[in-house]
Amino acid sequence: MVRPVTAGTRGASIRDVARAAGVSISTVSRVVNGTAPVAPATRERVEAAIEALGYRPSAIARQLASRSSGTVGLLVPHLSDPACAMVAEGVEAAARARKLSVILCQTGSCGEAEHLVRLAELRVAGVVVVASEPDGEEPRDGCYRTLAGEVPLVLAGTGAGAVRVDEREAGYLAAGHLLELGHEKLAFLGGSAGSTVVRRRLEGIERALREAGMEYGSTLHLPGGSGFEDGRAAFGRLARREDRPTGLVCVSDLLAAGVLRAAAEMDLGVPEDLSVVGIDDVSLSRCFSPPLTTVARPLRELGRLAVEELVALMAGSEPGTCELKPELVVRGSTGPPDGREEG
Amino acid sequence: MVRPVTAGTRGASIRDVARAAGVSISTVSRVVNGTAPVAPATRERVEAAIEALGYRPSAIARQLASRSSGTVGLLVPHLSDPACAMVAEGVEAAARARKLSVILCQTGSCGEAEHLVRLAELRVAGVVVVASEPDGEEPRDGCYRTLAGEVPLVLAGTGAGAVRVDEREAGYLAAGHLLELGHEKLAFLGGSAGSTVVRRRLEGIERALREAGMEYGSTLHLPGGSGFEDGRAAFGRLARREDRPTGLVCVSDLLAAGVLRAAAEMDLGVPEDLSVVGIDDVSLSRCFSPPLTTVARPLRELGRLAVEELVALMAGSEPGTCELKPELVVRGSTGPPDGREEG
DNA sequence: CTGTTAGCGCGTTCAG
DNA sequence: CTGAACGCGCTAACAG
Repeated sequence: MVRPVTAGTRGASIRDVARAAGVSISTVSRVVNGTAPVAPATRERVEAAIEALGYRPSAIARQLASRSSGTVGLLVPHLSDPACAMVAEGVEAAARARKLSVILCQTGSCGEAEHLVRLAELRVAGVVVVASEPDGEEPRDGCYRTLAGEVPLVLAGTGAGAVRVDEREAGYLAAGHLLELGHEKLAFLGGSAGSTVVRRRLEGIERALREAGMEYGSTLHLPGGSGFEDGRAAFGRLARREDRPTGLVCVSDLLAAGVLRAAAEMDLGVPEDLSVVGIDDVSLSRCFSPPLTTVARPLRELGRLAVEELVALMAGSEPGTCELKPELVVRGSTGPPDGREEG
Repeated sequence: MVRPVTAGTRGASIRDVARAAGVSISTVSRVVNGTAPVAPATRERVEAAIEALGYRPSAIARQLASRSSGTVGLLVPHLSDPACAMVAEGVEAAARARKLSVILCQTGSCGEAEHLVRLAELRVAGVVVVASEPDGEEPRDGCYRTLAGEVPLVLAGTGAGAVRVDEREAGYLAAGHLLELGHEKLAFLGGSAGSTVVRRRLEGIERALREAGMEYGSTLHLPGGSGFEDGRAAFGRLARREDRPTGLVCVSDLLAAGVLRAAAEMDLGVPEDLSVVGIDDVSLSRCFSPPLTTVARPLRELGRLAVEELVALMAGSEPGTCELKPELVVRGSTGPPDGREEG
């Protein structure tokens, strides 16, 4: 068995290759990087030497000499949150396509400050910050303070981010769908009342209401978290009301799952007695019973675009903004309010 | 607005600090690293200079000079797979605790070879490879060939990995639970027939059968994938059989979700007509209807231990192995075969 | 087309 | 306790 070498016995360096090929190190550098033309014969000798010695250029030395690390930082709350994981997936894929390496940092269980310091020392070319969905608000002063003016940074996913989802549209789509089915009383469940994302979703809902000629300006909002238990709790509170809405828009799919469960526990049929629509379209929402109708947020794409924006920033562009359109995905958790179409 | 500097106007270097403090760079190095005693007075001057100049040591230069990058590579199939994401979460957390940075690489949609090359050039101190659950088999020759003898590498999650779950126990727990409830006909759904993980789970199931005094040696196994649709398909095939088993062990929670759906579509009640147990306990399995009984694999812990093993390897230890115990999590998808305890 | 010469920013001896 | 000097592995002008 080959013992892994920890250090010292490191592989061949550019100098070894140069010596073996009988050329100077610059020539080796040139054939490796294609920086300048090299005579076919010389190139072959060099390539042979590289092959023979198993030479692998040191990215570290490269970074030092060229003062540019081909790496970016990725700050994400928790990978265990499916929505975050999705964005991260998009970021990694896009970065790879751009030949950038990504350094993964989870900020959920620690101050992001320490990560930021490390990233700064690593001289990352840029940073993508994924906001904790759907709460994350405010331009993350912490980030800006530490890195602003040092490194391009793009905030993704939050209402204030450079790359975000059109949250008004998300609310509009969800409410529009419910209204079209005939629901007249709607409610929005979960999310912190003050957050930009929630505010925009409510605006979208009210626009739908207005367009449908319904009363508006006071959509019922039961604020709270965005998890499964928050959904159960929210529905518990809702169910007690005399004028229980029949069309529910949830701040996230996870919360919607909690609502589904609570409804089942109270023997309320979905969608016969109650229609529920989530927001996100995480991969498991089709696994719920009934499969969840939801407004899909293009999370992977969001990650991809965050990298594109970052690359633009690194190239010197002025900061821009882009807003992705969400899409309605109709599955089984929504139907007419009286269950008239029940099979 | 502060314009991000792309390069050139880089922050202060150790030399700038030395000059500002009126000392030599070695002294600065010493106060920064605590490498050797420094006179209190000098130290203060240096620290003041550091603060004043906003000096941030270059990890890159440090890595080059000390020939050791404090980074590890993390190879994971897809972050969108909740199980992988969970392992990744553990890896990042453990690495952070060890002051290691992790470079994220998704191998699902590309050859891992290119990632490995990049990681080798980056001179990572080690690599954690997360097997694609639950298929990933074989010691990943690709990895070994590229990195063996160059960098410590630990395989996590697969049957052959250095850090893995006791899959026999997983099968045993699932089957034991079903048997205890009174089921007599069991089946195992999904997973490739040849994989070590699946083989071990089947062994565990048969041990449970044996201990219960049942016939064994021929547990029905319907191989296939491990996704939601695979679950629907598998159950479709199963339902056609005259002697349909009433106790189903699924290769993954996702597949179990598919089984749940298929059963619902055929108007079979779970757990009255059919008991289903998954494996993994991804966070959303409690959101299914009924909530899924499952064998939890300590995935986050798996990631953590993979890093510990890696650190040991980096320190020169001989390769070791550790096997984590899974745990049964009883929820609502299992019950007596005749539904006698139905509420 | 090719070799020489400077650094990149820092750790690390080795003399004071 | 401190400073000078060398080198990590490579890129980037410059001269040929």
